[in-house]
Amino acid sequence: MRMSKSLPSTSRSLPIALLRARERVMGPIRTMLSKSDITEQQWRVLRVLEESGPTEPTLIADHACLLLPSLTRILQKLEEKSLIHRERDTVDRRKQIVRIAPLGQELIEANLEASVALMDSVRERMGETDYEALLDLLNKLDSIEAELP
Amino acid sequence: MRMSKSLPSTSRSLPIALLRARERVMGPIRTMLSKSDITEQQWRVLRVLEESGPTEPTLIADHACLLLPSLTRILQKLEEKSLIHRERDTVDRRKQIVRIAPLGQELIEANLEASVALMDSVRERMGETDYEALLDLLNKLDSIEAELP
DNA sequence: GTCATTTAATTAACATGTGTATTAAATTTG
DNA sequence: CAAATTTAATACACATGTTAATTAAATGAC
Repeated sequence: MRMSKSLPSTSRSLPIALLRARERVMGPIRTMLSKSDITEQQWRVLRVLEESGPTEPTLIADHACLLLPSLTRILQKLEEKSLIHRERDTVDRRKQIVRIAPLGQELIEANLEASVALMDSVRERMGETDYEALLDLLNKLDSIEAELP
Repeated sequence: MRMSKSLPSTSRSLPIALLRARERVMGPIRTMLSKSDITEQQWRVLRVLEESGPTEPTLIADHACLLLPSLTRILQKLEEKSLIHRERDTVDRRKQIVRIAPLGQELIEANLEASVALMDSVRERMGETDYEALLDLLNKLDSIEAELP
């Protein structure tokens, strides 16, 4: 007897559940950042630079979970806005060294507290235990091997 | 004494963890779908229509987790490709009725088995228990109240 | 050292994400 | 019923996602 392959209910579809969760978390943060005329992705790049110091684009892309073509455009925007500086790496001239600029630093300082508060509120509403469990499970999911040839 | 607000390690950042998880799950499915010359989002729309039958755009957007402006363009593409049909609702003429077309049906049948297999493989590698726990936590996260004014 | 290969970054092309404005049709108010 | 409001869908503008192609510089294999 052949089981019918029915579509799982939306709440049981992992891709959809991931999308909804992401929107729930990032929606309020996006709203806050838009008042500083900056996008969620630009914010992620600035925060990576703030934490890691001068960094090459490939590593930024890795930490901020962005593809290089997207990052290229984002760095151009951030440079136009004077939120970052860039120079060529003198050792390997294919690479760059990206640094956060004073304006970028200010922008982070202006938004960090509220951004942390928003994330804390998510953690509180979910409960510390569930929040940590969710992070563990997401990391476990990320660590499974790929399959396709 | 003031605690310094350090950036959580990437694996402990919920937004980044959600992005990585999504890519892990959808990457292989995107690769598979690209052979049928269809995107992940177009696939989601077709699957909603396949399951729910003729549906109005607002409901499709809700089920497929898409914003209406995106859905508008996606429906235009799908109609160009003859994967769906559209007509106006005769009762409420603001609405439409979207139906899956024979070509769309074929496309789903050609990809459903492999798509389900990919999701099953994720479930297997994570373990049934963790997989279900993850879905529960994502749904719990989605159900917390919004906060901003 | 020269040539093929690899790597870092960019460009290009097309699709989607996202906020705002617009249009047409339905609903509500007074 | 006429005006104001709400709703469904689209249009618009700009930013990012995604894949493939390109360019310049570094590495590797002879």
